[in-house]
Order: sequence, then structure tokens, then C-alpha cells
Amino acid sequence: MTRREPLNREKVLDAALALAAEEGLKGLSMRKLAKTLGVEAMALYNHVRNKTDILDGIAERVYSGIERADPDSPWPERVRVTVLNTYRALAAHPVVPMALATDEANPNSLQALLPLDDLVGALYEAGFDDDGIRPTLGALNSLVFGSLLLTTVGFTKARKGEAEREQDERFLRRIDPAVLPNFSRAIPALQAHDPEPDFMRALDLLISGLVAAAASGPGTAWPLRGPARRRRDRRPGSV
Amino acid sequence: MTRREPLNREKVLDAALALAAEEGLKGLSMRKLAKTLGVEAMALYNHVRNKTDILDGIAERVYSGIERADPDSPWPERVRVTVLNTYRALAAHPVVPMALATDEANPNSLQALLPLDDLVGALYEAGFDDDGIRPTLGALNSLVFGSLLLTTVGFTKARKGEAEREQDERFLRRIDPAVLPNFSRAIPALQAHDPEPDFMRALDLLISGLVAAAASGPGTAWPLRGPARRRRDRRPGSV
DNA sequence: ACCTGAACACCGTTCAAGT
DNA sequence: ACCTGAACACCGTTCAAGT
Repeated sequence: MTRREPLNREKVLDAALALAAEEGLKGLSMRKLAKTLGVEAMALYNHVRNKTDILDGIAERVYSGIERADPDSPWPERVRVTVLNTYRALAAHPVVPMALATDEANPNSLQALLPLDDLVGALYEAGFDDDGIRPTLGALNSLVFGSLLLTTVGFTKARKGEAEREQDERFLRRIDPAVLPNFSRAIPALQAHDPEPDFMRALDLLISGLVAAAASGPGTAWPLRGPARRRRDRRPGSV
Repeated sequence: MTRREPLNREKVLDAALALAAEEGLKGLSMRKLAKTLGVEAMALYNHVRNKTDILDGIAERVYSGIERADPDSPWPERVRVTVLNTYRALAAHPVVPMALATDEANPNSLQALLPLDDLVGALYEAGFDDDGIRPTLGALNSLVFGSLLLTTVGFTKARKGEAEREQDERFLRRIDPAVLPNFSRAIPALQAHDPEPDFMRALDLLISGLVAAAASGPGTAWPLRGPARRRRDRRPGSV
């Protein structure tokens, strides 16, 4: 198989994204990737520093594809749209959140921070101060990553999955309603659904919490506070 | 080095937890694990089915160490304490959320589902119906996993970290306040903090959203709904 | 019953060598 | 300038062999 044009970084990243979509993060190896490009593994190192560089590259690509929200919309809507668009971009390429979570990739382009900047701006406008920004942003980011990882999990095996699914079935049948009364009642409702609508509802739940916190102003921004295992009537000074 | 007593499953799991705490999920290999036990890698297979079995085993251990909430406390407090205790148990052993996220482990003991059962019970009591349980539980789970993964990330490198930290510094200095005005303003506030208090505040934010949704009753439980990218003046079914 | 050595099929990466 | 082959230091796991 002769190749007219030589390889380049963009072609390597294209192929990496395609291979990862097929086989997941584990299946994305330098050797297999090279094979899809009709080349030996070592040839890749002429166009890419190492595997981390590839993962950083695809993360950067996916991040820069995030649509930005209308800057004139009210802040809760801006939060909602920014976070949802981030979710959508990452959900389309599950390798990226996976690689970020395992620290195999790191977001390292400034452009990728634009949606984050929008988010921070919306939160400032909502009235959160510097100390409220951090946990609030953390909540939004965690929701995105957590949702992606929990629903994306096993997406590699998902297609092989005959035996897997049967094992899950067996596990569910072993559940004793006497020991797990609530969970066993919820099992039918917890079966696989389209993850995006569920994410949207979860996000709205969180945003309604943000709205309540913003409305109550500083000092009372976090209801329901108190140390975890001790009862306390006083609420130690928040924000 | 002579050993009086032979190995057993519990000792293997102990050593695995210890090695993973030192070296992270990547550092936990069968060969290295065997070495810490003064044995060859292949000896482990007499006590454990394979590596997945080890990861399942430590996940099960950590999960069964989750303290349960007082069943007589009001439902929002029960949600808060259950989720917080889950967070704490997993935060003490970051390999576990990591292994679950990468699908290298799967929770497969019924006992591990007890906290989840408590959570579902609290949500039913709050008035969520079957269709509301799923996204609500998803939001709580996602918050826990997302928070753990985002703050745990790089915990392996964290101790090596001189060069790493310097690189982060350089990245932050490259940020142009003209292009990322909000984010650059927030940088000081976003610097590393103790993650647990931030998690608690994020959780309280979400719970206040749950309380609002529960109070508004079925049918209007999710404020701020509406399609993502279209502007809308009307807000369907707000609280 | 428990452990080991050699082997197989994989990894990422380096280095000298080819064109 | 770009690619390759051989090699190094790793993986998880199987299998026959040792005690």
C-alpha cells in the first residue's frame, strides 16, 4: 500500500479520534493507531511528541468545538446553555472526559477556557463572590464529568455486551426486596434511558439551587449547612 | 525470605489498597503488587481470579465502609449525610472511584447498595416519582464522582510534582485578561483548597434544588426547562 | 495446596539505520 | 524529511512444572 502524501499531526488526531470512538481509551494504542494509518508505530513520533500529546490534541479539538451561549441571555440561562453545550461536545467524544479523568490528558489551550470564562462571568453576575465561585463552578463541572463518566462507563464493552448484559440481569435478580426495599422498587425506573434528558433535568435541579442561593444573598447563600455527623443549631458563617 | 503463613485473599486486597494509595491505579500492577508481598506475580492467581477481581474486592470493601445516615432524620438531611459519607469513604481511597469510572471495577455486592437504598428511600419520601428518581439520583451520584475525579486527578503525580506545578504556573501566567476576563479574575479564588468543604457547599446547593423541586410537587418539579439553544421569554412550568 | 519459570500477546518509547 | 526494525522495560495471564 503506497501513500502519496506523508502523515501530519491533524491526520494523526483524526485517526485517534476515530479509533477511540471504535475501541475506547484502552483500545487507543500507538501500535493500533499506526496500523489504521498504514504505518509502523514509530512513524507517529515524527508528528506527535508522545501519546499524551495525542490525547491533549483531541481534548483541545473537542473543547474548542463547544458552542458558546448568547451573552445577552439571563445568567441562569447562560449557565444552563454553556454547561449543556459542554456536556454535548464531550458526550460526542467520550474518550475526552475519560482521558481527562484519568489524567492522561490535560486541557492546555487557552481557547478551551472560553466556555469556562462564560460560566464564571455568569456566576459573578448572579452575585456569587470569589469564595462562592469555587464550589459553584465545582458543582457544575462535577455534574458534567460525573454524568459523562457514569453513563459512558463501559461504552467499549457496550457493543460486545451479550454476556455482560446477562450478568447484570442476574445481579439485579439477586436483589432481595426485604434488604433493599427502596432500591428494588426503583429498579424499573433506573433502567437505561437516554442520558441527555436526564442530564438536563439534573442540571436544572442544580441551577434552581443556584438561583435560590443567589436570591438569598451573601451570608445565607447555602441553606442546610452544618457539620455532617453532629447536630448544630447555629450555622457557621458561610461565604 | 521465608514466610510462615500462606497468602490469602484478604492479604492481597490489603496490599492492593496500600499499593494503590502509594502509586495510584496505574501503579497497581500484578507484578508490583506481588513484589510487595514477597512473591512472584503468578502466585496471586491462587487467591484472586484476576486483576478485575482485586479491584472489585477493594471497591466492595470501601463501599461497605460507608456510614449510614440516621433513618429518623428529615429526608434532606438524610440525603446530605448519605451522600457526604459516600464522598468521604471514596475520597479516602481514590483508586476506587477511578477504577469505577474507567470500568476496571464494578460494584457487585448487594451490601454496597445499602447507602443507595437509603438515598432512594429519602427521595421517594421527598415526593419524587419513579421518573424523577432517576435524574435526581443521577445528579447526586454525578456530583460525588465528578468531585472526586476532578480533585483526585493527578494524585499520583501530586507528590512528584515539582516540574508539574511549575508548568501549571506558566500556563496560568499565559492567560490574557483581555480574552478571559472573568476566568482570570477568579484565578486566585480557584487555587487549590481543601476539597471536602467545597464538596459540602456544592452538595447543599444541589439539595436546595431538590427541596425546591419537591415542594413544587409533580409536574412542575423542574424549573428553568426549555430547549437549549433557542431563546425563550416564557419559562415553562417554573416553581 | 501453594508457588515458580518460561512463555505469549500486548504496551510506550528510544535509537540507530535506512530512503 | 520521513519511515522502519530491533530493542528495552514494562503489562495481564496461561500453563506446565516443581514442592
